[in-house]
Amino acid sequence: MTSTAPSAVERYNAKDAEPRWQAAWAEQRLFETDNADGRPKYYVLEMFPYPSGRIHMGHVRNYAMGDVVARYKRARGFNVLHPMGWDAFGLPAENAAMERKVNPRDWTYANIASMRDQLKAMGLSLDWSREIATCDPDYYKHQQRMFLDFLDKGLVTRRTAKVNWDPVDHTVLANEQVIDGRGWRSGALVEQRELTQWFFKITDFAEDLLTALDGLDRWPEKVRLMQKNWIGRSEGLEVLFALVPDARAAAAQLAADGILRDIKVYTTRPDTLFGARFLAVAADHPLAAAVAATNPDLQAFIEECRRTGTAQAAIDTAEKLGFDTGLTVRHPLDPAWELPVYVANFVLMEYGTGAVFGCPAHDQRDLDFSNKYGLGNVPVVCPEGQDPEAFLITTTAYVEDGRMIHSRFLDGMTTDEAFEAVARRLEAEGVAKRKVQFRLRDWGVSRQRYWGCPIPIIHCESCGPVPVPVADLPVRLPDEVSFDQPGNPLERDQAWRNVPCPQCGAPARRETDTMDTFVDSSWYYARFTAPWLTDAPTDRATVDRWLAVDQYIGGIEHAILHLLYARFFMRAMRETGWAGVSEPFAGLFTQGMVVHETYKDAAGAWVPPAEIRFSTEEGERRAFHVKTQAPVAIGPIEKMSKSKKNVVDPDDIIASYGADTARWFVLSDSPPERDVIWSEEGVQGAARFVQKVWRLVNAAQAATGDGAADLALRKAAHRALAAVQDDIERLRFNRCVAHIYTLANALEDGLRGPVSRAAATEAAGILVQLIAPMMPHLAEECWTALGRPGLAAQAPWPEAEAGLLVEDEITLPVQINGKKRADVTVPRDADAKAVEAATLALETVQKILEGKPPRKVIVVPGRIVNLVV
RNA sequence: GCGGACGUGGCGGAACCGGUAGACGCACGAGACUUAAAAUCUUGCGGCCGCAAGGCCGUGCGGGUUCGAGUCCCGCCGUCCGCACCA
Repeated sequence: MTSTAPSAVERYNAKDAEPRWQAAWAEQRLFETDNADGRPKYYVLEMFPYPSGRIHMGHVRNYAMGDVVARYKRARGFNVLHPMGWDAFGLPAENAAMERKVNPRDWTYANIASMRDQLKAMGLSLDWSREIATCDPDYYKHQQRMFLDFLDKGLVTRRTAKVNWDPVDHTVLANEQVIDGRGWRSGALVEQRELTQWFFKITDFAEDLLTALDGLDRWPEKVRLMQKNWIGRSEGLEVLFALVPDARAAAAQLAADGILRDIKVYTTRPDTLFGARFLAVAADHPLAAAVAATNPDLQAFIEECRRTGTAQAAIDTAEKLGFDTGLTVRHPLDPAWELPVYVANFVLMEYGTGAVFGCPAHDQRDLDFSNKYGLGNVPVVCPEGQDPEAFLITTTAYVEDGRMIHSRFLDGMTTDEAFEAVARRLEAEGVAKRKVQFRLRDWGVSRQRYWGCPIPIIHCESCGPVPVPVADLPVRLPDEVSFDQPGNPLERDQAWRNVPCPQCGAPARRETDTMDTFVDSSWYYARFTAPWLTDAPTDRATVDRWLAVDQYIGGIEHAILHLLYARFFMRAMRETGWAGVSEPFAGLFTQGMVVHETYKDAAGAWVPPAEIRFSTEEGERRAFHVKTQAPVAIGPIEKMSKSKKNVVDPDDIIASYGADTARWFVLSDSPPERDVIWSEEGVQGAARFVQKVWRLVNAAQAATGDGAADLALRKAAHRALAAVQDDIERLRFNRCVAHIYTLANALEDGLRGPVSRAAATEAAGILVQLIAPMMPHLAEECWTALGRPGLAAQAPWPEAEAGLLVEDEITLPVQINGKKRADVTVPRDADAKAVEAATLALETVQKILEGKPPRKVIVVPGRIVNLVV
């Protein structure tokens, strides 16, 4: 018998051990990756953080997952690249500058320094020699270079676009930063402004970005679907509706001026053309402007539309409103048929052609509009099996397919046939062409901000926008900067702004817009492959060897923006020769959040978890304030947030329990794609397990049994090994944890029985290697205690012995009429006949059968026996 | 409105292809050790009936397919997420 009494060994001291092993890894440069290493590569990457100043539990979970994969793949013999960097440009630095009178650069680098320390305390196996910060000129210099290359290839354009403009802060706001029509910081009513903006032509790749999604088979289906919907491909027809030049001044003038002879309409339902009742254009359509020039009422209507245009809530409740221009157009399939032209608030200038034909019977919006303005409707698609004469539309449009009715030469056709017939006829007449339309729009990258990557352009009176010569890059941000006044300080920095034109030498001025920070994060993964390069963003051979990232891990909130931009950027880099691949991330995993209970005191104030004490009374868990002892209400479990004070600081957890405990806890219990509930009890459970592993490893060394129980223990160890391996590959960390617990329990049981020292230490060794990717410090301490050479972090992954994974005998459940009544134990390779015989020989079975033979016997080898009586 | 995911003990969850529902952990109960507490260990833990052996019920609800359904099919209910006037 072996004692596992606590007195036999000191408690494991994480506070002492963790820094010691971190130093040992760093000293041996274990995680620094050699590009020349010839072994198969594996690139694992977690989405790099914004340097806010402190890491949070979400980071801990994200980086713990990536580290498990990195350490495991390293043990499996891969040349692993696992780098870390900082998404360091962005608004918070400017806000800090305004509020605290600090320099954004100093603030950012101080934050990076403290967060780096925090990440290092987690014991992550990162290659810190490749660390990058996007605000470093050595990084953004190359981004500017690529911007110019993209410009050269026609992948960048400059044009006017509508933006959200905050008149108080003097800046463009992203849609997310507009709350109820007001700027989130200033509270000022946001205006729609036409500004000249730089765009990346992501729409050039719309088709490819869509079709290539099918090849991303290691991406979550959900993310692929979200991107698919975002790109939003549809097939339809662009149809010209000729304006009728009647006696009315406006139309006559328009036709005479040649401004508009016809209105181009995009439709995915040309089959319903005979159901048309009107035509509608957007408030921003050139036709609307032309008519409004002589019509103050329409002008007023257009302005009304612009006001309600932005606010999200307004759209939900917005009534369909229109303004009759008095103009008419000819129906493309019948020149004698005229349709009225409206300006309507539900037509978007940004999609299609900014004009639609209204078919009220088969489109709900058109029907609402038609019903409001008394334009009537004619059903032209009849559901199969319905009487066409009796098929009427009143308040609900019929949008499904069916048989054509009231449609002249289309009558009797299916929806698809009618689509084709109309398309062919109108194409032949030259008034329509087939068009594939995307919802995706070009990516506006201009930001009127200081703390971002300067756009390397100089504006010259005579030469226009001139690229900064590559030799002059980077265009550095000025260090001395003042935020005393609202707006972009770059615009006020005359010394920085006024430069000679690179082409003609005349006085010119720099572009003062900086790039959207999503540009920075669109290629950092490529930069990690050779971050030391000074004269190029990438090295072709190197970047092509490392990419795509084999496993990318991050939050679902980036499902569209970041992940779509990066896919675009990779293609643009391919076009400009900076990489040879199209897809940046072969495998993607989106992890869940860390959530926590919320607490409120009697006054309704949020109480942080650190000030809570629990007790159980009459089986019910209750919370009290530590100091006042006053009862505190336990509220719903929510995402950790400062406003609800349900935040647990990783630093505190690492200080009191150690990094391994924190890592183990965030990986256990919940499946990684789901939210994990942080709880004090849960952390303590994890901390208990840390001590248990330490005790077991030490106890295993002292085992003295004769080996009678060795086989059972060895089987348990090798089975756990095989199972954990499989589950790490599939990123099912919660199941890994469960298998490891099972092995620990088996080892504990084994040590109470007759296990030999050899078997006990073998099992303990496997246990240590299984925990190593998750709790690397504890693993090193145990590795040393077991007397193994070198570091656990360098040890190759053990091989599971196939012979130990299968049993000689198996026990099958015996069902009678589908209900379990007995067990039967047979040799592993027993055939169906032998299993049947063994089953029928069972006493319980015979009793139930009462001598009669069963009506049917189902034997599923290795699974189950079912008798039907 | 459209699209998607999910619903299993007190809780987080497990159950590969339809084959013993509830692995593993947390919480809780009983016990051992201790002056005591902590730590540790043993043990119980879906519900109902029963001293027990055992039986019956049970994976949101209602049907169905099957020797057998948490898993497949049909119809509901609920929760969460994404998009949202996209012609």
